[in-house]
Amino acid sequence: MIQFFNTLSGQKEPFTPIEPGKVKLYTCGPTVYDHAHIGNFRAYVFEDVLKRFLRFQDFQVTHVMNITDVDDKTIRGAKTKGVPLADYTAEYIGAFFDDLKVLRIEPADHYPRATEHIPDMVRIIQGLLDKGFAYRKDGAVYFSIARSPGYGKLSKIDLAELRTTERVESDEYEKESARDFALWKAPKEGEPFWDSEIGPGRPGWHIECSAMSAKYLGPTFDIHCGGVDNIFPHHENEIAQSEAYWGRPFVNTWLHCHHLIVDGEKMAKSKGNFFTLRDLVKNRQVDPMALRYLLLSTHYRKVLNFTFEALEQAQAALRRIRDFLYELDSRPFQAGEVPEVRNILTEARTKFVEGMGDDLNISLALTALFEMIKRVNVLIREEKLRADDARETAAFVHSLDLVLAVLLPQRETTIPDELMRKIQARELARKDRNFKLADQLRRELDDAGLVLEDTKDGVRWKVLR
RNA sequence: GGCGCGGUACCCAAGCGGCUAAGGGAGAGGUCUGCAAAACCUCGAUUCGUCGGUUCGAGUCCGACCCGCGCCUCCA
Repeated sequence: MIQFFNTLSGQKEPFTPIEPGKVKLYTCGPTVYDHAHIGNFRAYVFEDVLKRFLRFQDFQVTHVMNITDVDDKTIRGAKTKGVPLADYTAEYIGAFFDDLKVLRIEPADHYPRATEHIPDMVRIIQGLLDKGFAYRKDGAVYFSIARSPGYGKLSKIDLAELRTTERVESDEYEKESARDFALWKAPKEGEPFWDSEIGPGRPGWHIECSAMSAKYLGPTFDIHCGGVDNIFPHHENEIAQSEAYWGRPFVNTWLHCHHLIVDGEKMAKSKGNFFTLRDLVKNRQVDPMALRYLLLSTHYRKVLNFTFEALEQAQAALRRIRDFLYELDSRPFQAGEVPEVRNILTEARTKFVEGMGDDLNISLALTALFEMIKRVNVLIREEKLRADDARETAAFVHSLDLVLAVLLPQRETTIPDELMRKIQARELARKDRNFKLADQLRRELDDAGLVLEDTKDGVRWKVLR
């Protein structure tokens, strides 16, 4: 059984997709005005693990992630740079896809862009006007919260209790109610706009997701993800619009990922603790897989405190898994198998699936993996593990990696002749008990990224980079 | 002010009424080794923010309090 904590109900509930065996998933994507930061990627990695786990459980997942390529920030950015909006956003869209690959985040099935779905949004806005859920004001169209009885059900916000900020108050004169939000914004001088039957202008942010999710997933779908900060107002507004327009439930399960903070503080450019993936990988030589491990190793509903110490610990945990695979791969095991291994793997798999199935309890899932590693390592130590066991165990680890995606793809094992000769030279030196030369050669190989290990079955090596 | 999250060993982090409080990292000692690496073994919280309460029994439920953080405005 799989259960998720549904923000809408405020509790864990068994997950049952609308259509058996199929999951329709929508996740809020980037606004492409800048490079995505590690906080963004925390959410995307969480969503990736969710998707991979659903697939692991044999669900067929249709995943849609929107790309917001028109909003205040992208418009401002393009203007500042003096380039057309599309040129400006193209750079960041490209960077975004590059980053996804670096973190081994599987591509969505659809990446609809706001600018390419204006007619879909206009249709809904027109419908909301027709049905009386929206009204026009000074060339813009607003959604009337007063006519949406369920408003607040996701965020548990009581509108009467809301603190009115200066910004909201200042807008009040042009709306019927301070909390009404724009579906369609009137054109402004020097800003891009689209002509449509509801007049010239550009879409509000919220309508984008309502229109594009419905287009690719239908008016009601299974799971909608995003960061906690999106609960209000973004997702609340999506629900209001979509349910008003379609007259049926919008989303069954809402999953929200908590924030990432850095050294105990909110990440902010002004604090100097703001990191993009590119910073870390290029300027700090961070292993993207260690970052991915760190991002996924804290439960998605808990605040993740990013520190470089935590990153090192993630790297160490990862090294333990990789070293284990290396052991399985590089030892000369006797042919055959022992029955014990099959049990160990079955137990680990069960525990892994149970953990992940319980609202993605990643800690339990990782424990299952590490306990298995420990038990098999003992068998190796006792020289009980056989060749078939080793093969099966390695295959098992790789199967879990279908969900975790933290192991490198199979690495090139051939090494340059020059290094090969050094390894042999060192072996000769060791035979002659010339340890000084042997250690010197080891250091040289280490500098070249090769770690040598002397075993009773001879020398072996790991490629570190 | 409203809504919400969290405080478990040096660090990260499970456990949410009952076996000796998972797992990872770091640390100490040991086995193996020319040395090292990896692996293995041993050690490490009488204790789960504080104070009360419920219970035969509580990190685990209830109440109060203290501390940290997030959202309420574009934001993953």
